[in-house]
Amino acid sequence: MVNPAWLRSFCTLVHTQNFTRTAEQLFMTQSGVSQHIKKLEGFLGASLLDRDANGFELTEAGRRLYQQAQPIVDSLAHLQEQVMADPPHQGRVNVISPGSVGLQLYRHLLGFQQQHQGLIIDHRFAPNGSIESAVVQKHADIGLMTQIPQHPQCAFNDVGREQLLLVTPASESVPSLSALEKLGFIDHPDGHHHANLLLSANFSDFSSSQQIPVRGFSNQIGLILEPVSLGLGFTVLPQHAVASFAKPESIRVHTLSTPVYEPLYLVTSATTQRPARVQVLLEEIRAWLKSG
Amino acid sequence: MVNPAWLRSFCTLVHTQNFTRTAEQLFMTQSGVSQHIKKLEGFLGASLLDRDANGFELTEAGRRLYQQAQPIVDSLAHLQEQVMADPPHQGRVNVISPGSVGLQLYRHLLGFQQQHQGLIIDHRFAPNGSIESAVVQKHADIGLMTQIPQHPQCAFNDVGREQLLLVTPASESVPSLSALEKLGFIDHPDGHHHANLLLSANFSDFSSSQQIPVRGFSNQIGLILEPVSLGLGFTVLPQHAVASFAKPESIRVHTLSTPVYEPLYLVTSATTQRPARVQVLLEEIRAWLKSG
DNA sequence: GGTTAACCATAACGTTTTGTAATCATCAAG
DNA sequence: CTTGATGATTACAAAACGTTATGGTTAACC
Repeated sequence: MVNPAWLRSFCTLVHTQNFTRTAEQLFMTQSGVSQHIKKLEGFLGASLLDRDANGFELTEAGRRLYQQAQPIVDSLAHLQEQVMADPPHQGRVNVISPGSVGLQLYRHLLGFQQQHQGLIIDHRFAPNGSIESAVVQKHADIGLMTQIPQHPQCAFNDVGREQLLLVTPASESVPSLSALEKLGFIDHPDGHHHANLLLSANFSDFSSSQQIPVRGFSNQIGLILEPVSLGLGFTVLPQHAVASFAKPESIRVHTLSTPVYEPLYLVTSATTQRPARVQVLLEEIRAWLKSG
Repeated sequence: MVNPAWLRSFCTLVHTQNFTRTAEQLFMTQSGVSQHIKKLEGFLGASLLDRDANGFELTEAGRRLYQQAQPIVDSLAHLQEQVMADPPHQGRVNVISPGSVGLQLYRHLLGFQQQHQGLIIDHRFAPNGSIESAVVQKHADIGLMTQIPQHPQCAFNDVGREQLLLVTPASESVPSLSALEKLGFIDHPDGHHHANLLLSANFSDFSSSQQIPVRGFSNQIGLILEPVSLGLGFTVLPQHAVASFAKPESIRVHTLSTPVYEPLYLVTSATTQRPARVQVLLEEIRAWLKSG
């Protein structure tokens, strides 16, 4: 492999056009520079300089080398600081969250990214299980979950809760369990989990969401309420997913005797020391979720 | 400066996740790899690997280093071939020519560049003097001149000739010298030179273009004939500049008893060995000019 | 529980490479 | 003809390098 010190000498020489000055600039002797160039030429098997009466000029190979070498020398020179640097508002952060909080996060993340142009935020939606494994495998820097992560490598904080809402077509007034059974369930990735939580807390005769027929499924958070609005079934969703639905007049949200909440956990990998950009975003998210 | 061999070891290690296999791949011993990583960590003043029970994973610094180092290692590995490579249809070529041939060249150059996407052609117009010095100073790889270059570092070939034409407003029939004097001259960068050549060969009573009043000047080859078409004066131009004028009906080109031609020289720097891309383009241009 | 194999770290050491000091060669200016 | 500036060359001591040999840890297997 080429010795980059040779490249540096060569590049400096191209700048100064003078061996002696190059040596001074690099805190070495003229002899050293001379040898560096010679070694470079030997290594490449081509002469780099056309020596003539007063001074020299680059050969074609020299020009090409200069073009190639200069950026290499520069990156090598800045390597150390680049590796040590930990800019708080630059670089990539991967965030993964369930659909509902995701909708809330989305506008915050976009706004934050607008404030910090160097920042690249990769934001994806996924069900709890995928989120946990994404964090453990370090595909995601920050995860949001509605269950406590089980993996020992996960660190988590309780950062709030979100109410689960029973949503039916607008025509449905005060729903009974039998009415819901007749209506049918519009399922989504966390659908059965949510339905079990909400219905068991409010209907004594409810045993399991198994007893309710499924009439549809969508993993697009924005689309789950469409079939409900068309009268095709009911569903149970966190409030943010409901709040962002475009046609609120065609659905009905029901106030139940026992409100049910889903906890929210901010999950990160316990093992890694966090880069500043992740730490900063983590605290931003915490603040957003606290303030609503 | 960092030893790039250390970087290479590190990058390979990140790939293989295994010191021994890294060593094999790099034809060295496991001990060597281990020492390379240690030296890197020492140099950067940060640990790169989180050693744990079975194997290791990268620290944040390690990840950043990998990101920085991989391209450096790659460019260093390919440096030699890159410097030695001389692709005939890739890279930049600077061409400089007088306006008239330039117009002819332009479409050829564009067509050639379309055929070879990697090729970047910088084509500029300039008067003879500037062209010669651009070639000598190597700002241009290929120059076209209508005079023999004087500088000893210029190599040149006769590549054709171009007729000089007397152009007047359409209303002018058979021009006499006195009529031209009355009409006045529309000057351009080579205007006086062209006028002297053409008029002295065809009008025995012509002494010098000084005797003809100048009515205008443009260094935009496409605009010189505008004032002529408006009846503001006459000019003398090479044929290509005339042929590309948009309103031929409003000017008149006069057939003179003694046609005058301007030679065309392809000029390059004599000292440098030419890169393939320049040589190729040189021959293309030669062919274009020969065929018309 | 002991053996084995895989893996990485460390120490010692001969070899190679490096960069300096000293010197030489060339050239232009005074 | 001298002088000063420039680059090339040589010899040598110091530094860096990568190998061999060895030690420590862990996991798998009998």
